[in-house]
Amino acid sequence: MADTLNPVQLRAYFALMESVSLLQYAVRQQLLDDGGLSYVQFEILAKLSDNDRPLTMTDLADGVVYSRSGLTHQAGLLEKQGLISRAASSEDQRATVVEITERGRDRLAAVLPGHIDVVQELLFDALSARDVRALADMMSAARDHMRARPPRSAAPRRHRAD
Amino acid sequence: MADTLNPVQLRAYFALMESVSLLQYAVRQQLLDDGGLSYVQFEILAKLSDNDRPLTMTDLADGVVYSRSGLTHQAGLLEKQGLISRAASSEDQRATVVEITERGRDRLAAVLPGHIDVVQELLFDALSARDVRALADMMSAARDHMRARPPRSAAPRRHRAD
DNA sequence: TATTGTTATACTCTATAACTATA
DNA sequence: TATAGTTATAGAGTATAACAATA
Repeated sequence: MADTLNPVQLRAYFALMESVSLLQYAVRQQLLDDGGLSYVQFEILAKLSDNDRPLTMTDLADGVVYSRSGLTHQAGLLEKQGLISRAASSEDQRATVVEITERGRDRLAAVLPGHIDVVQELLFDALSARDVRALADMMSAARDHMRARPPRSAAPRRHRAD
Repeated sequence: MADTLNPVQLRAYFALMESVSLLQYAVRQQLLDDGGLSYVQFEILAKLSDNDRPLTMTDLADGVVYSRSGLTHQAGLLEKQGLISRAASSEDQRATVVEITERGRDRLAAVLPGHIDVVQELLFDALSARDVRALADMMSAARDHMRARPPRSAAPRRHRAD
């Protein structure tokens, strides 16, 4: 395990972190301005809209959020706005089945064009078609790799500075 | 301006957002565990360490944070820990000159190896050397493009959903 | 008047732990 | 005993607006 990053890696890391940070900021702003949604709320609606079939909270938590209570909170906000509905599952009484409502679909539709504009203008206008394909391949590989990775809490801990 | 993203763009966008989200999460965890630092605090220390010459708050704000009060807050936390020092500038009496302390350098050194490990293991272990170079080039271009972009508040506003 | 920076404040997101209930 | 989900709560980060001081 090398104890440094080479110059190209450093450049890649910082450029990646900063550009995505700028993109996230713009996207969050757009979602909030155009639809009063947090990014997580947008992800939840998008995921529900994608699947068409209702999902459980556990299904939703996967990949969207890092704590269950966080998801409960965001789902509560969506439900209060009438954008999703929650009901007890008939199959497993412990589970909560989440469905997107008509209002939820409308909200998503209201937000999507602006969302696409932002991503297009900020990210893709700077990249060639070849770049985009390469980026998709790389980042898919990286995502799969990270997902497969055991959480770092399983790794030996360094001791706290000072 | 297209009103949709093509499938490759969609794949690239979501893979980018999710993988960087995973990376950010791991990195934040590592910085907190190993050095009690937020990512912004790490960026401030790294920037000060890089420049060696003291910077003003405005210098620091650029690229690190999106509001001045946020920077003041984070700098206050760093100063309370003795990792940076702030003093009135002699050149411009309005400006605050920020310097990294010995303790600040120590803290940064304590945190850096673990930081590099995380980035190496999570991101670069999934990518070839060619990929890394391509990523560096693409993301540098994207970052420059986004930085040059006028803030979206200058663009025509869509009206709020509902 | 514009700029630098801080303060006060409020809000959102997130996380931990305790809890209920079902399997 | 393990899993699904919620609640209560506390903490961290961020932003806005008002402000003081200097250019």
